[in-house]
Amino acid sequence: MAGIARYNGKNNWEEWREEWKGEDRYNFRTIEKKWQKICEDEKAYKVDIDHQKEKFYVLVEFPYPSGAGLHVGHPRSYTALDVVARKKRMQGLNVLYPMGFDAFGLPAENYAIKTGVHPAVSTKANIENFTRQLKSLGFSFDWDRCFNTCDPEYYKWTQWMFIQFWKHGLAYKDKMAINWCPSCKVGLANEEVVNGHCERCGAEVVRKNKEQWMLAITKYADRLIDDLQKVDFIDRVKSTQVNWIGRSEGAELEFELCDENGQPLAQKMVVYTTRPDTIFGATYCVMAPEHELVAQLADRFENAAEVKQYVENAAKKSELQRTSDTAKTGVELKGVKAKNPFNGQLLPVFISDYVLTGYGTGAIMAVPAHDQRDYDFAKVFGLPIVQVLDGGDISQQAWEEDGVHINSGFMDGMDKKQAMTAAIHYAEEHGFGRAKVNFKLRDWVFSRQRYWGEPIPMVYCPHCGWQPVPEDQLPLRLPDVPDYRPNDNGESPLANATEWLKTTCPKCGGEARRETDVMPNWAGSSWYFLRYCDPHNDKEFASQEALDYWMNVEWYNGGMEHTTLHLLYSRFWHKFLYDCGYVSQPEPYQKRTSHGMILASDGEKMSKSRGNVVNPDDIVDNYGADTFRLYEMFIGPFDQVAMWSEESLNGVYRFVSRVYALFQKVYADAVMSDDDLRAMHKCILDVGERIDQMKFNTAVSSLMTYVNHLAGMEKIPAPMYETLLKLLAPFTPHLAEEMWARLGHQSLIVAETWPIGDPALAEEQMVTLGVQMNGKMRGTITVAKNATKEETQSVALQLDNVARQIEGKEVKKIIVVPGRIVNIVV
RNA sequence: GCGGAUAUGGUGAAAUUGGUAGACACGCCAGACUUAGGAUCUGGUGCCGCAAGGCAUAAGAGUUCGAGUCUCUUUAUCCGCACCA
Repeated sequence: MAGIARYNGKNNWEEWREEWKGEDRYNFRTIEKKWQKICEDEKAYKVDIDHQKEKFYVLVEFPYPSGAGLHVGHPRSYTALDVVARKKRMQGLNVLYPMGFDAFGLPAENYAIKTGVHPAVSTKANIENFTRQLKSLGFSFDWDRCFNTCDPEYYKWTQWMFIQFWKHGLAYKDKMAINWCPSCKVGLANEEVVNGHCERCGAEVVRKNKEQWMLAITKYADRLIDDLQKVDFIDRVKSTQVNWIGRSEGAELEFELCDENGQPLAQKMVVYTTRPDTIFGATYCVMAPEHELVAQLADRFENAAEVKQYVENAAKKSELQRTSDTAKTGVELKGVKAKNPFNGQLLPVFISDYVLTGYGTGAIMAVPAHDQRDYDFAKVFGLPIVQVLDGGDISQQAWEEDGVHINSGFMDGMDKKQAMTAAIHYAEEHGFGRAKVNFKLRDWVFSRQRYWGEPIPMVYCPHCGWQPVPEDQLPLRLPDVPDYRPNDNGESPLANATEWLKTTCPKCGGEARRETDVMPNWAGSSWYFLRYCDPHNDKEFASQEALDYWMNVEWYNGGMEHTTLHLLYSRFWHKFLYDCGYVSQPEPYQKRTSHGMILASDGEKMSKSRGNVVNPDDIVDNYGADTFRLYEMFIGPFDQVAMWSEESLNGVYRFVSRVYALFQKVYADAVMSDDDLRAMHKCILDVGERIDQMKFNTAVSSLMTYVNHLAGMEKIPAPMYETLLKLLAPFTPHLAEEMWARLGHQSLIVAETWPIGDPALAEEQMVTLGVQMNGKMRGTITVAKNATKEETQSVALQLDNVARQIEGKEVKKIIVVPGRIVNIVV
């Protein structure tokens, strides 16, 4: 604490007040810089494993260090959890609150293509800028744990983990139709396609067949849903995850394919349905145009040319065209019929692009009476519509609700649930079907034909196939290349690094070639929270001791935009590490919350093109970090969108200045009335409770109420002001430290203990309660807190207003709720 | 279409979970003061009305002694997902 002592030589606040008398202006610029330096010199926020203390791991999403610098949205999340971290620290917990940088990504690479500046160079500069900005806001991060994902010492472990995936059969290479962005020249995960457009550049996404590395996230689909029960995520986040995974229960049923006369062919067609109970209403079947049977049976089609044409057209269509065009098209496969296994009926078979190749089996049985899409298709093609569930008006639209089964053989009279069970049972018994669960979630496309990412540590040997780079050779460093542009045949810029490409097979030693694709952005952020536990370890991604001590994350906050992608990927990744025994719990985050976006004052998203961007540097410079932080907490409910307002910001500045000015009225010998004591304890209780409940905006308003109380006093007793500073310390750390020092304290307020409020002392002795007649407010009375019902009632009846209105009426009933209300019913 | 929200003064919002609607701020109005600062301080400010009083939580119904809060219906806005059989 040498630094503090040097700064503060005095021991009592009377002396201090004398000394600071001349300074009535709140000079946040010097004050904030001074305390940032002291806290850094003192390593006030450094944490280590301490088994004597209970740990608390607070996490915020680390930023992508863009060239634009920090956005005012970042501090909303960072300040909120900084408040939580600081409070927990003052409550005696060992708090880990780290920060790092998610440094691989497209913008740096695109910038490199434009300017020729190596991504490593621009990224480094951006990280420096971000670090400066974050430090200027006074967050209590343990900066010793800072790292970034493009550092080989970090991505070494990302690569190592990829190899573990591969060893466990969860990473595989597959040729498949992927979403291809013709502008970025890169394959995209489903998650990166927004309305058929590239999430980054907005270009229309097309389908392209490419060999891609895949991670088998679908193997974890069930657990990713089920384990949500174990964690405390806000409902919004949980339901988004469940929705995205899209679990549905149904059945796979086999249909024999026949010729026109019912003579069976060699092939069978398997369909997936969630409504096996409606099978007696199936009047035709549909396969996706890409279905393998379509090619296999091509010779049999009487209208082969027409079929071929349709298949080719479908292949040409972009994902967007295919999904936005809801008008039903299709072609019947003439010469082929499907036999309904339940009743032997021969059904026509169509191909249509409303059936998707990647979901279920790529083939369906169509029940137009009870599925609106089938209904629409049947209307276009004039196909029969057979109702098998009672209800609705089938002449108008499909009936998709529950009902009593009719025309359904052995299922007649059953409701949906009974019939589902019966149908599946029947199919299993006769060996042509089984219950089946399907997911919307697809495996994770893990290759990017790009430069600025982690090289995938795999080697292709003509004799031995794909082999991982030996683990002792990691990190596999990203080589320099002359040209960052991906080429048109869809190969990564790494394909240009001819020397780097050539290698030997780790297995047979023969000539081999490296994988040229890199990993997607999401890779590095899928496990970064583990690295914070032990960031400088060069033997393991983190030591067992560190992981056992620090994991799980108690509270993770981030943007709503990351609840589908990042959250799902990192949960999956963590579960895999759990299965391998590296981490001891199946879920990484105990609690997940999301903050609302901050919009510009015009209600629009902040963007360069609109010119409505607020730069955090300007706010820090003009109002100070404390005002900035406090304003972001006061701006509105934490989980909802908020609009930036310079006027409100100024109001918070006034509050901060008032706290500073109150110092002039602090006296050691001032007396505290019951009323003062009550105000203090009420504030302690409110602020603590509201921080825990993420109601930061109302926590600030109770601080304001307390300050208004202090401002009304002639002399402020020192303990009352000290309490204010402690409660304020998580929000406005610089101001709190400054005033704390001016009161004569030799140590930092960060290290102080959080005050404890006494509910008994916070309670009012007299309560004011409303008096209603027939539920309408007629006045208020003030009675002692512990007044009996009878006392309260008699006081209420004496009210002028009440007495007047009661006259001539019969009082039927008087309801007295002590401490709340009196209601007189006449 | 499906899923999730949200709706309260001129504005951002509170409301101890069914008990005095509008805390705390912004803005505005009036006044005071000054070394003119990003000032500060005092008072006022939901709407109608001189007042007594009446009306007010998107709209409508219901439950209740009592509803911003619970139930049903409707509307609007925002965010996801979207031909997932």
